[in-house]
Amino acid sequence: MSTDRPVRTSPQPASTVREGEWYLDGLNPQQLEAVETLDGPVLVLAGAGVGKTRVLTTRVAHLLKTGRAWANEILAVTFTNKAAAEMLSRVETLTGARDGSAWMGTFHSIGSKLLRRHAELVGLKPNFTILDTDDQLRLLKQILKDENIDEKRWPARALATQIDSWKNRGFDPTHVPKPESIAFASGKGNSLYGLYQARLKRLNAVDFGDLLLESLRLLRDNPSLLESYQRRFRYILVDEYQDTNHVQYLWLRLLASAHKNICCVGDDDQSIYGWRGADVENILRFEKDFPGAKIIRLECNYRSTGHILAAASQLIAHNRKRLGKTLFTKSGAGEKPIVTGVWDGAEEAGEIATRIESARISGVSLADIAVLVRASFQMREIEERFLEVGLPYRVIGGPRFYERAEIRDAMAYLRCAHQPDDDLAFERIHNVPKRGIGETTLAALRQHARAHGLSLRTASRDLIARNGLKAKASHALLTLLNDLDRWGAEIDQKAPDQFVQMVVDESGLVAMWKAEKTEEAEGRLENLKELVRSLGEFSSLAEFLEHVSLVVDTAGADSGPRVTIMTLHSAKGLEFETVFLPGWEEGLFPHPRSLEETGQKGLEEERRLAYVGITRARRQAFIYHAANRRVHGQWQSSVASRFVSELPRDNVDFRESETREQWMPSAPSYLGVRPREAGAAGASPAPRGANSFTSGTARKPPRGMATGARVFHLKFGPGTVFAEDGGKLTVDFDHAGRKMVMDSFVEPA
DNA sequence: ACCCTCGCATTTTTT
DNA sequence: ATGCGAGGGT
Repeated sequence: MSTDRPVRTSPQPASTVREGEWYLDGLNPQQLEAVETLDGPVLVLAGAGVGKTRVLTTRVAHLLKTGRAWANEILAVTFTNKAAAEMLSRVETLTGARDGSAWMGTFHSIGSKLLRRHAELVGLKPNFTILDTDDQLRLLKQILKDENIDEKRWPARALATQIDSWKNRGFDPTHVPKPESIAFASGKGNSLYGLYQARLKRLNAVDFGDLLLESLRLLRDNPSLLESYQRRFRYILVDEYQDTNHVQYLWLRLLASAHKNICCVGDDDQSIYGWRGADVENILRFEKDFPGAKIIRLECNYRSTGHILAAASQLIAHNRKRLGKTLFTKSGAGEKPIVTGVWDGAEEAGEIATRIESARISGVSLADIAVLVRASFQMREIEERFLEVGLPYRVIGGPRFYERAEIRDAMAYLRCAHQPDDDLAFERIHNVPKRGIGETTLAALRQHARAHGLSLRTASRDLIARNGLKAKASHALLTLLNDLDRWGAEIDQKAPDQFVQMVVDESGLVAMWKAEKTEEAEGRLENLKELVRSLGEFSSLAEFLEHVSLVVDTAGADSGPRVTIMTLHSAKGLEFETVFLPGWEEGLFPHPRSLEETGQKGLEEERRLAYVGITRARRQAFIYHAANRRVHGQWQSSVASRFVSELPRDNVDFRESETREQWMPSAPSYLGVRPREAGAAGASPAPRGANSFTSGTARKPPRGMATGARVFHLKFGPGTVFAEDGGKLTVDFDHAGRKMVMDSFVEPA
């Protein structure tokens, strides 16, 4: 357990306090107010790009430097590990001190810390396992099977979502509201939730939701404990308050209720996680929840130029439910965002690639450029084009390191070695690599374990001793058990990295992937090596396992500047010189699912997503909408998103690609969809001036670039088509010579 | 026990 | 179009 003794960071004699406050230099008046208003509830409404993190970290530094609080009297919570790490390092820079005694971390890590300290009070052992989504699902599947529930009709995934949503809102199995308790499997939802919780307890495990809900319960049910933490955390800071769910809100309110020194920083306009339990109402309600709260608006934007900011502000002004801010910038008007209507997804990708090329030529680093999409399927087309033209890019948000199968397998071995009763880990590895222990054997083990209240490991030994298994299975199982036991005994004998190296070798995992001899397997082996390497940074396996349960980041090696491709969601908090926003079409953005599920509320969240997208740009934003797009293998025609028509005409430049004008000459697309006529959720009206190519045909129109045609390429200039092969053209350029290019890269000249 | 084929869904993602 | 999961065949 970490030391929590008070450590005075830098006591300041009264006379030098002013001089000691150099770290306040350069803050604007609102930022300064947000830093210096230390007592009582404060809500800092921090719009995009207003220096939010600076305020947060300076506030912590101020508390410490003025001697208002000891480090261990401060509780600072964030949502992501990245944000927590950033806060920690910036506070360290400001205070010049490294002091681990402040509780700075994610809601989940702080929940975990509390639970481990007082595990026995909630019926856990301090070494409980934190299940991830995968384990959770496996457990739920077992329960559904046991209860004879048809998994086709009632998928485990749906139950997981339901349970999550209950946990997010603070309901334990005894408090699920009646109407909802019948929500799943003809009324079994609530009891399945109960069974699941009981299983978790028996496994000495919690899921992510429990880290919050159980730590709330811990505090609620133990008044003296609560009181001690209330007394201890004299100053509470919360980042991204608009993303909190109900349990997090209750938890914060409970801890802050004694001294009320709670400072929440957030932006209602950037609340985009409603679908995973975040409740915008928390931030909208702040003044009611914390009477006498001071609201401070940070409205001076240091990121974007004028037109970009104006476009974003006008767009978000269409939302009804907001606290309202007026962002302004002192930098110039800059470039207007450009909205371009294109013919189809391929042209869109082509336009983006071309624009990036010219931006690169004019000196913008690729690292300063991002393509932000609504849904990840949009990435493929863009990636394909980038590959074709040799544009370096990276995709953010693929499967993360610790979620890869090979890593999860290795991790499961480690968990088994560490905690012999980790049944879920045991289930994962029992037949990986294949060793002839199939479903039949496993079922027998489960049954035996259940009947005698044993873990699978113990049950296996027991059943083998009683000759309850076939000889072949018995033999294979025994080998595994002996391996696990042997490793278990060696955990603390070896350095963590050597230990892991041994386990991946001796378990046969490395051999398994070596045998595959595919490029993919190579990568997996590489990942295993990376795993071993990363173990070098930990002093014990236990420490590593806790880290992995809660931390996800693994920065890939950087090899030169690259364009970033990611979803709008993962772009929150980031900024780029130039931002591309493709796919602003009805039927894609706003996403019909969101509209179906939550109607107006969903629409407003989608609009906030659009707002987040535009405000990522420092100097240039390019928005695209395509008339035709292939979705799930089907061609769909669509009109510009209603968000396009909500952009201010004075601050945005609307254009049409030549191809688009050629094939759909009638209405200007920037009119988009009027909110009223778009009321029917999800329905994409046929394009204005629909032509024979737009209504459900699976074939793309010819683009008039047959052999001999004169064409123009943005980079290579004018040329003559020499040959054409399924969209790939061989062109003799007047100045650049013969090149292979994609047809969408050239315009008919 | 393992492999293969068919059917189905397919927004967003952190911890 | 495509990938993942379940169920049936070997």
